Amino acid sequence: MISDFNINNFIYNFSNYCDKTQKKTFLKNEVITTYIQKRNQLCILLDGSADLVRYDLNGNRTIVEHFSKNALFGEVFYKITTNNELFVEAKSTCTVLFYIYDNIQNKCNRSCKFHNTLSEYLPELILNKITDLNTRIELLTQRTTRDKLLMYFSLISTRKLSKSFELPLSLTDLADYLNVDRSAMMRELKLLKEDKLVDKIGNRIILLYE
Amino acid sequence: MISDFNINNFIYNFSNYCDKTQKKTFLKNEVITTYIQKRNQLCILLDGSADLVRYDLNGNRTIVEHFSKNALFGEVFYKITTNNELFVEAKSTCTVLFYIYDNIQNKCNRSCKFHNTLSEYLPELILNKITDLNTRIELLTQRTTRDKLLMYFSLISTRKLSKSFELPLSLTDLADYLNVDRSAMMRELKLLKEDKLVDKIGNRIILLYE
DNA sequence: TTTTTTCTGTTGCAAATGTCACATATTATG
DNA sequence: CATAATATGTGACATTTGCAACAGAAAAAA
Repeated sequence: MISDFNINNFIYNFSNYCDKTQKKTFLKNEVITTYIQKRNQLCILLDGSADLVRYDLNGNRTIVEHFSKNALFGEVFYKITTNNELFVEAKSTCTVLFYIYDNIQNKCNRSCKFHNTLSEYLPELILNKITDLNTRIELLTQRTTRDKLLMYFSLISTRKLSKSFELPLSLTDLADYLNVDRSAMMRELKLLKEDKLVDKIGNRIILLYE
Repeated sequence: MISDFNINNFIYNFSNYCDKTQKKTFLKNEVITTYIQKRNQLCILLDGSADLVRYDLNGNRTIVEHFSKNALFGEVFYKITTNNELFVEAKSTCTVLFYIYDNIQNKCNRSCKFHNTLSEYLPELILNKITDLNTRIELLTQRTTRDKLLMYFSLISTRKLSKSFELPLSLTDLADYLNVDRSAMMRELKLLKEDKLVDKIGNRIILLYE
């Protein structure tokens, strides 16, 4: 298993040594990239958090993915064209490494240490990404708003090793993430409280079952 | 880009040469694997088609993923534990390569040609998998049953390069895949026909717009 | 600080979706 | 072939969810 420290350390030290990569910083709400062009771009979020967001024709906003430290994103993962326009928006100050993905085997001209190390770490990062995507699909395939909320809470609870935790998203964003209407989600949240399954104090959720 | 011919050729020729892999054949409806144990198993579907299926406590069936030739699956992609039991079920006769994933860098004892070639092809297969997962998320985040159907049809249409195509899934399976009730989906399909957006003759869908 | 903007919480109502029940068609299977 | 099992198609009804509108709280900006 690769520790966060190692991978970040490596990228911060070596990213400037390779002429095929670019490191850039973004402020909150800035657009980091879009998935319109096809540049085979692969991005690594070195620091901060960001969302992959879609706005449909009716103005509905969906958080397609939520990225935190060490997440991979970029249109290299979106070969199939849909009609939707996708934006990656910084949720806080972000540092992003941009990289043109051709093939892990394709090193840059002067086969640098950066690429060797990236090749070494990338599989682990990719595996994490796939795990995240699968988790997201599990969440979206829950049939009801209640099930989505309970599963989301359960995931955070497991991650934080506690039945009590702060929500990492605003309730507005959570609704966009679970792909439900915000007010409908609020209503369900109230019912969960009434049923004594969940308590909510400000931004903190407490799971009351088991 | 790697052709299907190459990768299959390679695997059929070399898979028996490595003591860390196993090739096995399954008949329709047989369970290929479950995601309960954690053996770090990575599977490649060499031939046939299969579904990753979940049954929830209410008996609802969801097709979490649909796999066809060269798809990757296995619990190595499901590190995060949910309460759901997941099964991979053969939809037709399947040939599957089982492989214990430790690290692409970890070769087998007698660093065989199989592992070298697998390391070479795996990134492309993984990228395809991520693209599939992202497409699935796009589909699931459509707000209405109508939008899900239209997007699904549009994807198949693009893949087949035609506005007219046979559905690759039964309608029952399609409903499970789109995560909607079957009869509700049938109703929406009828409305789509009434609105002259789609025609349906038996198993064949014809898109009537644009 | 004050003002503005965004977020939270709530409701009635409309629309979409799920549930159930059933008839018919199609596909497996002995 | 006959029979069973599964899939398709439809409708009435219940439930869930989305929509719109608003008030108050909290956070951000001036």
